[in-house]
Amino acid sequence: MDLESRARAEHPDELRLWLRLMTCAQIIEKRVRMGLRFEFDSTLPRFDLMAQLEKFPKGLKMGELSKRLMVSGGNVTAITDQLVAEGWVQRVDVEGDRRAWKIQLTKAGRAYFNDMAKAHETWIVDSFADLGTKEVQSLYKLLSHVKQSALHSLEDSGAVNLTEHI
Amino acid sequence: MDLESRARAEHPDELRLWLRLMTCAQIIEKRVRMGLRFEFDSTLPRFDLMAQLEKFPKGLKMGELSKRLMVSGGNVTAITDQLVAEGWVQRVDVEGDRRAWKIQLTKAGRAYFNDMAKAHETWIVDSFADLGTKEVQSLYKLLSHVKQSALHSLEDSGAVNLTEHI
DNA sequence: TATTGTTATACTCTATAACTATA
DNA sequence: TATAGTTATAGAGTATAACAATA
Repeated sequence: MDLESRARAEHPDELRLWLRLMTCAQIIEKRVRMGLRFEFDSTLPRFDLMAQLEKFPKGLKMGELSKRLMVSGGNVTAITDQLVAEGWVQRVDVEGDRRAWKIQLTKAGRAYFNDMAKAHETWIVDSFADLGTKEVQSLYKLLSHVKQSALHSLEDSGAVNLTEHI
Repeated sequence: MDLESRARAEHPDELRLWLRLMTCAQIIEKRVRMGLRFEFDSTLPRFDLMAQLEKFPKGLKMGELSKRLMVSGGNVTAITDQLVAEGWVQRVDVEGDRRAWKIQLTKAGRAYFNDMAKAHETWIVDSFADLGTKEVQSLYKLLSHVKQSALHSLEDSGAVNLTEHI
């Protein structure tokens, strides 16, 4: 067995872990997408954008949204346009920089998001229903470690601009 | 505080856990998608389909692929068509049922997939580089529990057909 | 010149429904 | 009639590159 093959054989655990992590994420995401679609006529990217705005009542600039959501600027424009057209978010002038603006939830948008967030929480709690409190806490800690590790790796690979604000 | 609000307040841990889990999955997925795209001119759904075929050298039927990948039949047809056109997989007659066929990796497809899988493993190992062996193993066990729990929840919500073979 | 955001474009993935061929 | 798979269609999300306006 050459060096490379040996190096591979030494690391099957991480691969199994990744497949399991991804499967878990996919299953729960499937549940969330279904719920958003059929109960709220919405989608996950739209929910994620509104969730960011809910965390920042003063609003976020397009560029900030782009970094937080890890997607391109053109993409943020497209999703924001939809949400503006439906009355859930609004563009507000930024004092001192006429190129930019803040995106905020409207009053209706806050109410709409709160309804979704409540349902969303139910789906999530259901998804983890078989786990005990300690398991949930252990997982959270371990995944915090994973997040740091994975972010370093992603930055090293050249995706610097997407990771500044996570 | 009413009952509903109290019920929500009692379950913030699962929500935090889900957000962290999803973020980890997204970060690593970002890394993998970048690699597949720039180093192999491919995509994650294509990789996933080929990974299934690699696990079953005798081949899988379209319907089996659909269930395993948790996507629609039309979708599997589209991706399979691409991979057939590029010579990585082939459709083989199924004895005794002229409606169906098995999808298999071609010889070239196996070689191509092995190259991708090797690189893929490197990206994954890098993503988990900061974790110790015990952390990796603990995570794997905990996520196995999550998988079962989330699958039950997804089935209860009415997505039965997608979960038979996972 | 650099930055913020939009527009135009194209591509991938995805689901649904109607359809063909076979069981 | 039911099943396996395809086709046609539509729509969401995504990135890139060119662009306008402003800093």
